Amino acid sequence: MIKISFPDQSVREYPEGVSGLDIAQSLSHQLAKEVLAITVNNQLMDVTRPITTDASVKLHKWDDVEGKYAFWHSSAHLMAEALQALYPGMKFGIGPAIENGFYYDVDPGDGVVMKETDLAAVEAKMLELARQKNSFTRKDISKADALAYFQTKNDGYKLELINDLEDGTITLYEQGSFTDLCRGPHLPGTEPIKAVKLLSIAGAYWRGDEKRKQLTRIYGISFPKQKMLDEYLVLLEEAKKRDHRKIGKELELFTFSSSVGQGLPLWLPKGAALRGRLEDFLKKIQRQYDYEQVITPHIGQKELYVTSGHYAKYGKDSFQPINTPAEGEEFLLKPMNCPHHCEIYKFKPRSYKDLPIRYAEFGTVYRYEQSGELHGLTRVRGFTQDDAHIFCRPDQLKDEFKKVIDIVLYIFKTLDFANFTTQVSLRDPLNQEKYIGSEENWIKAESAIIEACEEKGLETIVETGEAAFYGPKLDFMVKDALGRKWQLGTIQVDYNLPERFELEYVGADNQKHRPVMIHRAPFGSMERFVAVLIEHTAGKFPLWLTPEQCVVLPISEKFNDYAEKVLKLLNNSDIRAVIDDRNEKIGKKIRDNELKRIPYLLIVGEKEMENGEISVRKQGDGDKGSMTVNSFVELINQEVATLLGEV
RNA sequence: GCCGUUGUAGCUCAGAGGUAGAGCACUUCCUUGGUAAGGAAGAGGUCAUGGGUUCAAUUCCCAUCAACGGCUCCA
Repeated sequence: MIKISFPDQSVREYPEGVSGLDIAQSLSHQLAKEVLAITVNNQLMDVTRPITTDASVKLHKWDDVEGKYAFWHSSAHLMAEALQALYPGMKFGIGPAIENGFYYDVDPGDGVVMKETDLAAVEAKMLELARQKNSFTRKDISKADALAYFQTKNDGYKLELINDLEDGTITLYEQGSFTDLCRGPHLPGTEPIKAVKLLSIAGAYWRGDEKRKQLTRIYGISFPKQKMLDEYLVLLEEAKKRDHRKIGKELELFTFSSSVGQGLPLWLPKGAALRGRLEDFLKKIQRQYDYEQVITPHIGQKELYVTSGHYAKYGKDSFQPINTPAEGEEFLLKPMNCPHHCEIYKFKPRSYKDLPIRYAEFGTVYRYEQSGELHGLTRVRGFTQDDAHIFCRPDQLKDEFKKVIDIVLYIFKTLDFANFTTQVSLRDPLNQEKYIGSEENWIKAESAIIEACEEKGLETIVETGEAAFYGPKLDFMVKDALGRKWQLGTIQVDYNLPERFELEYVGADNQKHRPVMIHRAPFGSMERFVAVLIEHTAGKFPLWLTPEQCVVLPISEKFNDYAEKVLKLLNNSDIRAVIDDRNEKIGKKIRDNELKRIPYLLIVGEKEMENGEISVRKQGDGDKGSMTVNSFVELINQEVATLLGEV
């Protein structure tokens, strides 16, 4: 007998070789039907695998990510089986479970192109195969046997994967007529897969390498119940309604024009006003932290970027240099603000007493992003960074870094961004030629970031190979409505540019020293930040940011004059108010202005005019009763102060 | 940049080898109303652009441009 302990600390005895399924069965019949995977001593396994020693276990049902993972991973294999049946000769790359569903990268063979319209047939085949209730069978074989097997199938992709594995036992999983190289775990069988939706088809480079063949990636999702799939699809539709591109159009915040150019956003008046308010908000914080605003031009001599290293790294894939009538003169549309700020630093000799110097600028930069990368406001070719560069002494570095973390966290908190991750982006030690600067400087820079994060108690994810070419960074990542991850705030430590620009200060020892630079942008870019803000709020912006805080709605044309008077009073009190004096009934005006997401609707009719009041209706919250304009102004000011944490 | 999809009125979308339609928005008129859609009339489109096939193309084919879903990239 072996001892099996459970998450609730209870311990039970089972015969040696008992499986997760047996254990589930011993606990309850229902559990046995629902269990999808098992963790045995921290290792995720098939529920059918025998357990041979004392172990602590956790059984996973659909509610656990581990359960879903096994379910979707098995679904990927099921899809492969269906594809194999429908497309003889198809080769298979990799097919993992992902956060929402699964995919498989396949090679349908030369000249065979899979289209979106082919997916329905694959779905049908999957369900047909699932109903055969085949089991997933695990097989341990030697590497040589595995190679021999996939040799017979002539699947070069699997052969490559196996060749990269260490020598020893290799596991295959088989269900129905499909056998795959796989670590597992899988469901006991295909039967629980009751609902399948193949969502999209896309090209994906083999092993993520754009120099290698592009395979066909099919994304799908599956569920144990049709109803769950239906609900998921509704949820997807709902998420699409939050898309900033859609809301940006509806609320007249921004647009694009192919006449102006791809990826070059045009901010409409309301969007520009909202963005301006965000900028003012940050400027105010920066004043408190002793930043100084600077302004630099949109272009700079090419040499400036040769010096910084940007030209060597990005020059040939960028907007090309601007030539002038003068022979040999070349300017670059600036892709970065830092070189300009370095030149400001060099304007005069600096003393150690002057540091840190913090130069901030809402600097508009231009980068020729690949056309396929452009995406609404989140990835554009012309955008404004809420940039600043801190020039400090090495002994000030960590403190300065921590202060920037404070700024970013304050901004995220004020704007109610709760779901962000903090990522420490380090260089890839195996790929050193991507970076400039000395080993010593990189070690100093990376440890400064890691220590600052530790001292701030930030829970960070470390990603190697994600550093900028001149230094490591701390990135604040946020997801959009459809779960795509975007980098917003970023803080970077840089020993390299000060060297390249020969920045100096005179120390207490009367010797020349080199400052350290921190590059930082709490929003990242105004464009991307506003995009994510739109998706997070679904366009219902906080009162202090929203383009129009209230709208005055006269009940009929008889009250238009009074409404105008109210409007003037509000505007005089710095409340952003508009009037809707269209010849429409009040119900219509309420509906239209609710859809425009205006926070307060102010209804005025005979009653209000007599009492010198307004009836206040809060967006999404109905009638709040009537009050004087002065009390309403007070209410708004109070609410804004609360949102900004000023009370 | 690569793979796939899409492109019809300001917006959301129908449609078909014989040169266009709806709803909303817009304009005018009627209505003057009390908390999420009052009524009527009108105006609005080289059917993304350029070629080709055809008696005839917005519809079929090719190319280009742009948008969308991914991959790669992201200073």
